[in-house]
Amino acid sequence: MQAFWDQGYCATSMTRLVSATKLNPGSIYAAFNSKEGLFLAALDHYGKLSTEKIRRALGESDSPLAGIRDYFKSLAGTASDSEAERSCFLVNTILELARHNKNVQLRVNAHFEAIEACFRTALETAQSTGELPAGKDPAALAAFLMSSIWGVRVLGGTGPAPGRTDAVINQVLKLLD
Amino acid sequence: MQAFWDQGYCATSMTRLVSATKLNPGSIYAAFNSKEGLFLAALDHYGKLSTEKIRRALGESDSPLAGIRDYFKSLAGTASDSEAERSCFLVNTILELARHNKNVQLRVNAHFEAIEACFRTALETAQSTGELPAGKDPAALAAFLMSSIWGVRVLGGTGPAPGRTDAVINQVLKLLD
DNA sequence: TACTATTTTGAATACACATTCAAAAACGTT
DNA sequence: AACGTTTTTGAATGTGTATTCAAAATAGTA
Repeated sequence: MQAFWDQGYCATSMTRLVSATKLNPGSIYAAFNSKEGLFLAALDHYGKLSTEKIRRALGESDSPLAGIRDYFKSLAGTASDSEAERSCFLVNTILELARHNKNVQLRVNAHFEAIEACFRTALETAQSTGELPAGKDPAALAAFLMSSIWGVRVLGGTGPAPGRTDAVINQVLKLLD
Repeated sequence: MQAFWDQGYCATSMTRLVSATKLNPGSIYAAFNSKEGLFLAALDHYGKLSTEKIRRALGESDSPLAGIRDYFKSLAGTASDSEAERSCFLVNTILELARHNKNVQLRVNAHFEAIEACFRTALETAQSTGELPAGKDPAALAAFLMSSIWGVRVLGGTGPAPGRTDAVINQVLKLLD
């Protein structure tokens, strides 16, 4: 997962995967059938970790909206360390492979949908308690938040100046008021 | 440019570039030195086309803010054609190569900066004429708009349901009121 | 312990890749 | 037309690629 996440599907050679997994070629093929099989397994693993991380972050805060705000602020905080510089494995994959591999697109979309559902649920709860104004559309806002995460991930790839990511995220969060 | 845009740097073989350019390998190497040289030339070509397109779109509308709105609405309109499904060559490149090739990152950033400057100028003009409220921060909004474009490009890669891209863009544009 | 089933090993395979280069063609100048 | 320069040609080169497989090691069972 780390190797594919770092370099992408195409740029990660079997030789690299052999040393990353400490498995011999034959064992990899016995377990995953092909390089693509290993990639899909890595992708699903990442998707599950990622969804779980967001679900946990949203649940740990004082209120649904505070959870969302905290999660986005944490995105800015890590925007310059190595993990964020690697962007998001799912986003990288959508842009590298989805157009030419519908199987990959479906899998990535499934993980995105799971994450979006977390946000949508949080927004709906926030609206029912009056924390989110009644006029707002939770589904549209959730879609917007996903798009904003993707945008911030790309921003991370540009090696942004300090404060730049925070400035963008502040704008995003204004729409929750 | 089309070949690299469509497949990315790594997945585009020299064989493919030979047939795409109708040049022989030797001629390509005589003109561009390497596969990377041709890629950088294609990237710069795309960046210039892209910046010019946005500059023109912003200039053609009735007011600066209307220009921005029109541009974003055109993003949604083309979100399902083949051109938008290919996302943006600059965004694809940032995620595929920028982390491992600072030269590429610098070039892509230069094009992004040129585009962002167009938006920033339009927003400043809008503020001076009172079209944009005085309390808004043109620089922060321009950075947010860039991030939003990137998010919408990734959204395009997911093969979104009809109306989904419009819903996201409507949220984005609310921040200009 | 003895025997079968599973897993691991790592060298071998066939192919695709980026790149080179000597020879041929085209061009520009007089 | 003749000649030096530049460009084009496309087969050849060596390296790296994903994948396979027979043989060896290990695990599971009785």
